[in-house]
Amino acid sequence: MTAAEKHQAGRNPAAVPQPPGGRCPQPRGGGRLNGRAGIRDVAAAAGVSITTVSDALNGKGRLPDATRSHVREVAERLGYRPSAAARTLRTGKSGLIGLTVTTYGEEPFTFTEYAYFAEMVRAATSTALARGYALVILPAPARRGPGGTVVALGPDVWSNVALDGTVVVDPSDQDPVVGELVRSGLPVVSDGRPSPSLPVAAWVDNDHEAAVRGILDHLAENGARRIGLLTGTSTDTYTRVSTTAYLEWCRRVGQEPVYERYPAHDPCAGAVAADRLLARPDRPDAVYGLFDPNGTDLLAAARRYGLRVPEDLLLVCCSESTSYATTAPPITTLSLKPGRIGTAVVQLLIDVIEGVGPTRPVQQVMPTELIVRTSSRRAGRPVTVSPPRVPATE
Amino acid sequence: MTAAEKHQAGRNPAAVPQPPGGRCPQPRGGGRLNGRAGIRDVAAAAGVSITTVSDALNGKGRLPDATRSHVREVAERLGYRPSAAARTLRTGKSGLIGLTVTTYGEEPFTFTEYAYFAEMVRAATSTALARGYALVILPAPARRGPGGTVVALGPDVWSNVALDGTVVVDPSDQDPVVGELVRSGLPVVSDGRPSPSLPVAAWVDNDHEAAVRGILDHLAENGARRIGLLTGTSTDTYTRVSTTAYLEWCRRVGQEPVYERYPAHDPCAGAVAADRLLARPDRPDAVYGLFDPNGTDLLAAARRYGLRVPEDLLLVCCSESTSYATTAPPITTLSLKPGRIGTAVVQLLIDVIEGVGPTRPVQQVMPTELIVRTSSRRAGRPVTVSPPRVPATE
DNA sequence: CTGAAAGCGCTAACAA
DNA sequence: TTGTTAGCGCTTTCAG
Repeated sequence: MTAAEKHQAGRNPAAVPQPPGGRCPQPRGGGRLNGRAGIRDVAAAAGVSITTVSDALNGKGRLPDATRSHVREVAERLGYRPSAAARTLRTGKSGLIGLTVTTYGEEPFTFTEYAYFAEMVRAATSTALARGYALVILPAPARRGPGGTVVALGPDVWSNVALDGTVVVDPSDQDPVVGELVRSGLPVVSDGRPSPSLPVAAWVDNDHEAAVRGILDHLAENGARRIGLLTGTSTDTYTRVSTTAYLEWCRRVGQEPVYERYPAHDPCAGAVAADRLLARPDRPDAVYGLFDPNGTDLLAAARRYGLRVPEDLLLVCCSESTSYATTAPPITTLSLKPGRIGTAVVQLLIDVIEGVGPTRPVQQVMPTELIVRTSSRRAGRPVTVSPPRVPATE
Repeated sequence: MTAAEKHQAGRNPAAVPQPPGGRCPQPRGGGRLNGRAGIRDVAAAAGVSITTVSDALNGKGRLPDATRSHVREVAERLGYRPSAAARTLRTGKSGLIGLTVTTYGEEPFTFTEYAYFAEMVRAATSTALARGYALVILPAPARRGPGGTVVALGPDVWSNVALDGTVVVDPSDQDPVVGELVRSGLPVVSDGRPSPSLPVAAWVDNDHEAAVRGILDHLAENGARRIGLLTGTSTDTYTRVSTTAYLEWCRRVGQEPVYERYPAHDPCAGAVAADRLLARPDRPDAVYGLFDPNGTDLLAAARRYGLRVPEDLLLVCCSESTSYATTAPPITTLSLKPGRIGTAVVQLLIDVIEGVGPTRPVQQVMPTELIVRTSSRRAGRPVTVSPPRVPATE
C-alpha cells in the first residue's frame, strides 16, 4: 500500500459518497455544540484552516500578526469558546487541581468548619488561580467503615474528574485511595507529613514539635509549674506529633504529664474534656489546647472552678480565630499560618505538575506564630515571643 | 458505494498493511495513556469488546451478570481508570459546577475569609458531592479597572474548565462575564437577587428586608429610642437592600436615620466607622452592624466611650461567628443561615442542569435567624425571638 | 507559512 | 446479546 492509499483509507467519510438510501448520516453523540460556534465555524468565517485558528488563539505558530488578530476578531464575534474537554483530552492537561481533606475522626465533611481550613483553602485557591489552575474540592477519598470495609460517600466523583494533581490535607496512612492515586502517577502533595508508606511528591508542614516546645517553654517562663495538655484521640500527624512533643518535654523537665484526650471533631466532648482536666486532683496551673475551640472551653471551665486567668491558670490554644483577641481575658494562640501552608502546597504541586524544580520529594517546614495575649502572661513576668523560625526547605 | 464499502473505508488503520518503509506509524498526541490501562486493554484482557467494557462498568446495557463482574474484575486488576476528559467530551457532561464570588469592593479574593462564605461553600460542596458533582472554585469573572476596562486576574481559567453550570455569589449587575455565561447557555444560579438584566435560571436569597425590620423592632421593643446602622459603601444587593429597609423603617416610625458607611472589605475602616458612629452628637442608643466584625468593633468603641452594653447601648450584628456567644457581654447576632443557602443554590443548579423541576426561573427565599444574647436585652425587658419564617418557594 | 488529517479515550447508534 | 464504528472538538505532526 502506498502512502496515498493509506490516506485514502483514512479519508473523512464526508468525502465519500452517501450510503444507499441517500439520507444524510445523523449526527450522533450528545456533546454536539449546542448552537455555539466551534473551531471549524471560526475557521470558515475567517477563511483559514482550523490549525491557523488554533495557533492564532493559543499564540502558538508563527503567523503574521494580521492573520492572528483577524482570527481573534472573528472568534470574538462568533462568541467562540474553545471546548475545555476536547483540549484536555488532546493535551492531557486539565488545569484542575484536587483538594481533599481527610476529616477528623468520623466527621463526614467539615472542611471549612474551622478557620484553619477556611484560610488554607482561600490561599490555595488564590495561588492556583494565579498560576492558571482551578481548585476542585473533593471528598475524603475513602474511609473505613465498621469492619474495615472502605466506605464511599456518594458517587465516585474522583474518577469523574480529570485532575493534573491533587493536594491531600492530613493524609491518613490507612487511606488506600491516596496510595492508589500516588501509584497511578498522579502528582500528590500533602499538607501534613504523610506516613513513609505514602510516597507523595512533596509535603508541607509546620514544625509542630518546635511549636509545642516553644509554648511549653513560654508557659514555664511565665511561672507554670505543671502544664496540662488537651489533645485528641485521632491518629493524624498533628495530634500525634504534638502529643509526643509534649510528653518528651515533660520527660526532659521532669514534669508528670497531665493530659486529657477527646475526639477532636466533637465540640461537646472538648468542653467535657476541658472540664475534666481542671477537675483533676493534680490540676495543672497552665494548659495548652491543641484544637480551636479549646480556648473558650477552658475559659468556661476555669470560670466554673473559680480559677482566674492568668493568675491561677495560664492558657494557650492553637487557633486561627481572631476572636481570641476579644475574649475576657484575651487568649494566647498559636497560629499555624494556614495561608502560607495553602500557598506553599499549591506552588509545590504545580511545580511537580509542570516538571520545574527538583524531582526528588520535597519537604517544606513552615514556621508557626505564637500570639501572646493576657491569658499566658503572669503579672510581673516579661513578655516572650518566639521569633518566627526560618522556613527550612530541603 | 455499499454499506460494506463504507465500512471498508473507515476501517481501523491497524487492519490495513503498513505504509512503505515498514515502520510502524508513530503514536501522536500528548494525551497517550501514560503506561496506564485504557478501555481497549481491559477489553482485550477480558476477551470482550470495548462496548461491553463500557456498559459493564457503567451499568448500562443488559449484560449477563457473569460478564459484568468479570469485566469489573479485570478492570480492577489492571488498575483501569476511565478518562474523565474523554467521557466529558463524548457526553457533554463534566460533573463540574463552578462557584464564584463577586468579592466586596476591590478586594481580590476574600472567599472564605468570612464565616459566611466558609459555611456556604462547605454546604455547597457537600450537597454537590452527594449528587455526584464536584465544585470548582473560580475567580470573580471580571472586574472594572480604571477607565471601565475589564480586568482579568491572571490566566482565563473560566474558559479552560468544562462546567455543567455555575453558582454565582452576589452577582454584580455590571459584570459582563456573568451575562455572557448566561447567554452562552450555561446554567447559572445565584446566591443573592441578581439584577433583572441578568437572566439567571434561579436564585436564592434571604429576606433581608424582613430581617432588618425584625431586628429594628426587636431593638425598639428592648427600649431603643434611636437606632443606628453600620453599613457598607458597596453596591451589592445585601448592602443596598438592608440599608433601604433601615431607612424605610426609620421613615415609618419617624426616627431620624443615624448611620455610617464604610468600605466593607476593610476591617480597619470598620473599626473607625464604629467609633465615628458612637462619637456623633446624635449618638444612637442601639446599633445594628451589617458586617461580621462590626460586633467587636462596636464593643471596643463602646468601651472607649464608657458606654455599657446593654445598659447604655444595645448591639446586634450580622455574623455567622459563634465567637459572639463568648464576648463580654455576648452579642446578639443575625445568622443568614449560609449552609441552607449553599445547599439550596446547588440543589437548584443541579435540577436545572439535569432538567428536572420547573424550567421557569425560580426564586427561593430563605429564612434568617436572630440569635438573641445579652447585648440586645435591656434588663427588665422580655426576651423576644423572631420565629423563623417559613421558606417561600415559588 | 498554511492546511490536511490523525487521533486523544470514550459512548452511543447501529449491525450482526 | 455482543461487536463495529463514527465521532465528540481539539492539538499536533507532517506534507505542501
